Amino acid sequence: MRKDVHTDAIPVLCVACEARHKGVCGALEAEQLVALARTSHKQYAGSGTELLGDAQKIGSYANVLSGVVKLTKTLSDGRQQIVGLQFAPDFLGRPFREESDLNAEAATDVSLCAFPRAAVERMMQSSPELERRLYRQALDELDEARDWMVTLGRKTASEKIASFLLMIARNIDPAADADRQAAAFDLPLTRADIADFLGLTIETVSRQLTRLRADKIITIENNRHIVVPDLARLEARAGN
Amino acid sequence: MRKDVHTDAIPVLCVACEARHKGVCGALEAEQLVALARTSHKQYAGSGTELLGDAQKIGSYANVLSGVVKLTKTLSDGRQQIVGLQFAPDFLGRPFREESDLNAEAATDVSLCAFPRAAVERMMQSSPELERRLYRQALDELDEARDWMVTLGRKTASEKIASFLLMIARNIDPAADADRQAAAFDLPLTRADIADFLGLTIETVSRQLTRLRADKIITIENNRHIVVPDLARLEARAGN
DNA sequence: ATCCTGCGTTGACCCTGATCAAACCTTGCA
DNA sequence: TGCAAGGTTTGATCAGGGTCAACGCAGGAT
Repeated sequence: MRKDVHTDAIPVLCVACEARHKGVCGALEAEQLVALARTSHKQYAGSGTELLGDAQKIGSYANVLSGVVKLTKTLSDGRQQIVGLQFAPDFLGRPFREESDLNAEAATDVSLCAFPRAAVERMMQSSPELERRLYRQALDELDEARDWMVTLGRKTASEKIASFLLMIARNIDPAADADRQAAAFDLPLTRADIADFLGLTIETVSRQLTRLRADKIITIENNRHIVVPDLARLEARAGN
Repeated sequence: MRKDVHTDAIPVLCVACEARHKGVCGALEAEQLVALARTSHKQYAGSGTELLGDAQKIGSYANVLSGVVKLTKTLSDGRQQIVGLQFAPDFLGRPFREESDLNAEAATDVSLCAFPRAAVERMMQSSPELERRLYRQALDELDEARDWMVTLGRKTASEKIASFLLMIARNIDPAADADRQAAAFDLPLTRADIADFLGLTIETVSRQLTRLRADKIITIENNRHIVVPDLARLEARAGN
C-alpha cells in the first residue's frame, strides 16, 4: 500500500525532536504529527519563569525539550515543597482538569514544545495510542512520587541528599546509570530548590553536601558541577 | 433499537456493586460486564493479609469493594512507608508492569472483586472508555501522592495528624465533607500504620492524638472510633 | 575598581520528634 | 476467671535537623 508523500513527511519541527523518539509524540503517525505540529510552537523560558500558576486555567500542554521544570506546592504560610521534576522529553500537563493545583516553574532555562489544550484533547480522542502513552507516563510519575514519599518520610538528611544526587545523575548523565561507575553532571537546582525537594532547609543541604565532599564521595566545582567517582559508594549512602 | 435481553442483563455480581457506579466498571457496557464478570471472583481477606508482595509477579487486578488496602514500601533495614491507601471502589493494580514494586496489604478486613490479569488487559484493548477511567484514576492517585509529599516534607507532626484525620473523614464519612460540620468514623489503621503513613513514630502519633483530644478537637472511643464535633477546627490544625 | 545582590557555607544554639523504657488497656482464649 | 499478647499511652532522655546570625564568594551593574 503506497503512502501519499505529503502525509508521510515528518514536520521539520519534529524531525530531531526527542519527544518523537522517547516521548508521547512517538505514538503519532506522520499525518497526525503534521496536524499537531501545525498548532504547536516552540517556547523558551529562562530559569525562574513561572510556566503555570496554581489555580490557573490550563490553556496549553507542552513537551519539555530541554532543561528542567519543577512542580511545586505551597502552603498558605509560604512553606514550599517540590512534588515533581520534569526532564526532556516529559509531557507537562494534567489532562481532565480545568485548572492546575500546582505551580510549574522553569528550574533551569528550558525549551518547550507547547500545544493548545484543545488540540491535544482532540488528538487524544482520535489516537488511543497517544492516550496510552500519556497513561503510561502518569503511572511512571506515580511510581516516582511514591519513591519520593519513602525518601521524604523515612530517610535521614544524608540519605536524602545521596538519593537526590543519584536521581539527578540518572537523568542528566544517563550513560552513568549502570555500566560505568563514575558520573559527572551539573546540578539543575539551587540549594534552596534541593531543600524544597527533600523537605530540608538550605543549611542542612549545604552541610550534607560538604560532608559528602569531605568523605570523598563527591567533588564539587563552582557549586553546581558534581563529580561522582564511584556511584556504588554514593548508592551505599542512599539507604534503600 | 431493541436490545437482546440476554446481553442487556447486568451480572448479579455487579448489580449492587459500587465499582459499577463510581469505579472503573462504570465504563463497561452490559455485554462487556458479563464477559468480565465471568472471569472475576469475589475475594475476602482478613486484616493484615498480604495481597501483593514486592517483586512478585502480578497475576491479577482487583476492585476494592469494602475495607481499606494499604500500599507500602520498605527499605532494606526495615523502615517502612505507606505510599497509598485504597478505599472502595478503587482499582488495585499497576498496568504495564510485570511485577510489583510495592506491597499491598489489607489494612482492615477487605472484600475484593479480582480479575485475571489477561482479562483486564484484553478489556482495556477493546474498551478505550475503560482505559480512560483507569488513566483518570492514576491521575487522581498522582494528585493524592503529591499532596502527601507536601505533608511528609513540610508539615509538623501535629499538622500531619490533623491532615490524616481529615483525609480519613472524607473517605469514610463522605457526608461530612462540606455541608455538615461534624464527622464520626472508625480509624481503619492502627497507630503503627498511621505512623508509617505520616513518617512518624507510634509514640508521636499517640501523643498528638492525645493532644487533639485534650484540646477538645476530637474525642476518642475504644482507641479506634473518632468523633470530630467541628471539622473547621480540625482543618485549622492541618496547616494548608 | 567598587559596590551590590544573590547564592552558598559555617557556627552556635535550640526544639521537635526519636529513642528507650515501663505501664496500661482490650480482646481472645485456655 | 485468669492469662497472654497486641496495641496504646505516658514519661525521661537524647539527637538530628531547624533557626538565627555572620561571613564568603562570584558575577553584573555603575
